Amino acid sequence: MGLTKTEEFTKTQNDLAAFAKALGHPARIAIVQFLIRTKSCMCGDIVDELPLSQSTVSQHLKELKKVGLIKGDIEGPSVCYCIDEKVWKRARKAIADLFASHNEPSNCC
Amino acid sequence: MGLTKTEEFTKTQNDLAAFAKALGHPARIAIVQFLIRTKSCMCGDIVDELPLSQSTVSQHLKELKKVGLIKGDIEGPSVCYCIDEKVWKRARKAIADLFASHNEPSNCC
DNA sequence: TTTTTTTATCGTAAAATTGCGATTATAAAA
DNA sequence: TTTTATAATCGCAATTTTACGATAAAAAAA
Repeated sequence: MGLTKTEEFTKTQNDLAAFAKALGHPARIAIVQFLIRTKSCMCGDIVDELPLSQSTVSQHLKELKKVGLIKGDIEGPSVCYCIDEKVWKRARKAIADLFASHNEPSNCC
Repeated sequence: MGLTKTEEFTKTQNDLAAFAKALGHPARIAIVQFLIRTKSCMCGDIVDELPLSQSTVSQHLKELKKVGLIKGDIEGPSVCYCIDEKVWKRARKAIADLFASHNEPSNCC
């Protein structure tokens, strides 16, 4: 199949999974780290930073944009990418909540 | 290709991505939530809880086990699954650190 | 010992992911 | 207007993921 049964799960579960999936590739982690680290965030700078071709980087950017973690503003011929504060915070809380919900140590295993 | 260029990224980036990837599917989020919520954690209970076949659930469990987020103890004919405290905390910190590293709001876009 | 219960693995199919080069689109610059 | 620079998209190939039924494996129960 290769098709996730999205409709069988809750919105929370799907949202959480979508954020996690978007961060589930080293290149996308690297992109996000770079965007956090640098002031400028031109697409070209990201391409230079990563050991991947321009088209591949563009695809990774597209996936991060899809879940909203980053956004891109067109500036002349180039594009300025950066973290989307609002979504970033939402993702942060969603993931933090998941991890926080496990307080007490397991009573088995 | 379909092959991630793992060797081109840092261990931190690969580890983070591996944790995120493991949580990047609603079924695996549901599994983890179930393990947190319940006292018992028999594999069969998880299969009953999820809208997926036994073999598919087994595969998802395998992927969570692969990154260490959960572990399974054989108990007679069945298996008791639970969160692996140590790895869970490592993952929690790694992901929290990433999100925390973005303090100041972006100065562009 | 044979049966039953439980879980993992195998085989298969469809779809998604990863990656790249080539092309296209857009806007600034000449 | 033509050229240049930047980034997105297309087309392609290899691999991985998702999912399932069927089969194996392992241990308890009969």
